Amino acid sequence: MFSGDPPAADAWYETVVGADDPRVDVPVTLRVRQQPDGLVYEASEDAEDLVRSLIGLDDPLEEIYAAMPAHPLITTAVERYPGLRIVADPPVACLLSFICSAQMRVARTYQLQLEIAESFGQPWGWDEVQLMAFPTAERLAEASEAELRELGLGYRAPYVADSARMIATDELHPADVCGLPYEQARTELTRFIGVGEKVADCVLLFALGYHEAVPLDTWMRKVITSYLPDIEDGSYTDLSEGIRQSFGGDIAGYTQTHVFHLLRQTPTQDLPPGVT
DNA sequence: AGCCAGGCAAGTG
DNA sequence: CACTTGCATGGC
Repeated sequence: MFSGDPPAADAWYETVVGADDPRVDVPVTLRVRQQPDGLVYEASEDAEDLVRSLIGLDDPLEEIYAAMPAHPLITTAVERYPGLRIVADPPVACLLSFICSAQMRVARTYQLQLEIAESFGQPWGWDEVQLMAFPTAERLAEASEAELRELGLGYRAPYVADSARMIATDELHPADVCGLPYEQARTELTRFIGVGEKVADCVLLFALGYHEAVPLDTWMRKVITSYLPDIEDGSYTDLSEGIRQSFGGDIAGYTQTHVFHLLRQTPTQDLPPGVT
């Protein structure tokens, strides 16, 4: 669901997929975990194709690595996280989750998603596994702003409510932008309330398969300042174009996610030397 | 106590 | 278009 911190080694990652998407007939409850001899999953349906797609298992990693520029920061990040892949989250849950993420820590955002599911979601699962699915846009659109604020959403509560309403009323669906050229798709997504260009990039990258999208968050802005000073400070569009070029064009989002996790998990003094 | 967190909307010049 | 301000909440 939301790209949270990595789970403990050996722990199951559990989720329900499709419960928030009217185009999916039967929601699939599944859990996945990494074992020494490979990846293991259990699911409520025959779900191998779905699992492979959800976690990018068929993405051509060698080609992707080859397309990454040989910058020390990038090389270090790739060596640190061999096999890291970009997920393909369900679009609605991804959009609403990243609306919640504004000015909020990753761990807290993740907890908030669990609470939203607990409060408004529907239970799915089988004997050993009982989960609450992330709610549909229809269900969230019925929730009052006050109910959402009770979860600690703060000023984001009306954003979630309004965007859920837009989806529920067919005004706009995040998956609708698929097929548009990247920048056009990004602009289109900002029609949702609470979605600016950064959140739009997250949805494009983590749900809609736009692997060139580079979410320009506070971490990536630091990267530009410290490591890519040739990219002139300017509008989001200008910075985006610059960092996409520096991160490998069509697969720049793959580079971004490796670097993002390296920065978040490494003390500054242990990082490759930058300009500052 | 203050600062910051995977920003955004609305208002102004 | 570029720039500023207010905004909820919680953890360190």
